[in-house]
Amino acid sequence: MAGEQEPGTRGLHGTGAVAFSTRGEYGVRFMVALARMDHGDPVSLTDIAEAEDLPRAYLEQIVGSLRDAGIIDSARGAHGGYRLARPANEVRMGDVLRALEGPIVPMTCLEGDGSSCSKTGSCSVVQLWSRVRDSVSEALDSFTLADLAVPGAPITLKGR
Amino acid sequence: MAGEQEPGTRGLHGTGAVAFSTRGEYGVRFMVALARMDHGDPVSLTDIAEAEDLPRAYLEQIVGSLRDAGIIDSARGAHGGYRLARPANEVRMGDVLRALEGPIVPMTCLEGDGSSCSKTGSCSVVQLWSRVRDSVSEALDSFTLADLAVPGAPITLKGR
DNA sequence: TCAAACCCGATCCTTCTTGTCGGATATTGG
DNA sequence: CCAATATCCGACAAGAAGGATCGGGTTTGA
Repeated sequence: MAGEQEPGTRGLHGTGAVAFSTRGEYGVRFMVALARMDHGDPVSLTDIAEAEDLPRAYLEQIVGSLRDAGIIDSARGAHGGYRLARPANEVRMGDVLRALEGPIVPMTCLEGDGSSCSKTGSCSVVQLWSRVRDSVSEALDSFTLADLAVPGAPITLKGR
Repeated sequence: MAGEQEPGTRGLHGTGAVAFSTRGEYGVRFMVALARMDHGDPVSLTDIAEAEDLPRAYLEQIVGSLRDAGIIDSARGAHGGYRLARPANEVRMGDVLRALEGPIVPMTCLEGDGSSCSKTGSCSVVQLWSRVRDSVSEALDSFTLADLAVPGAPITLKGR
């Protein structure tokens, strides 16, 4: 049984402007574990939480957003659990992280259609922020879940 | 006079795992304004805060880290203020953002020499995080302050 | 000496993160 | 039908981080 952890004692899991939270970390670890354990039958959250030593109840919340995003399927009731909705090599890590952490928006002026900033067009700084945003998306999308799920396998990179 | 703002009313300036805080935004706006106003004499913080409509006292804190990083020089006393330590085209935005927001470390396992994670080498997920880190650094460093300080000028991109 | 600046630490409020808890709902097997 | 096993879901709470304000200290030019 994983020992209980106190709330709010861990802080962010990175420093600076590019920091994934535990949602991102735990969610990715969940996905990798699921990809390894998924052999047809649903895998229960409890099994994965124990295997990865993650707080079960909290993980439940996190996994909800993966389900809502259509990345995994869930089966309720006895012998229920989770399954990959698609083969691991068709799951881009960008989709996983966006589901877990929300859209990648380094600065509010890039939100939605960009109308929140009145100076769009005359502001050269947005070029910087949008370049960062695109770079991160590309980096994340260059990995699939299959790249991470098979340990020791050479990382296959797409594009770039 | 810039109207005073109440503490904690603005929140983060982005969403998701890649979100610059106001330190990043205000600091960059400070640098761009300084680059435009710097004609030899030091420019006072008050002038820049008013021009950009930023909270003066808070900006003072932020600017301290730019000074400590050697990106700007300060002159105390009457007629004091700030100056660029180097020409604008030699100031990489990556240096500015790292000074403002701290080192770019998307996940704790990448901190320092990477010894904080015992599984280095066997863990395929670090590949993902370090790729993201490098992408962001490259994106930021492909801009110089001069690219942002001259409005309307075509953005000149290095590399990539 | 006086005023204009930078410098610096302490403090404070708000929001986000990281959980826990309790129960509702769905499903299967006996 | 019933009990066991899961997912689902909303409320709640402690702590950390973010976003400032404030008051005073120090430096310098006129």
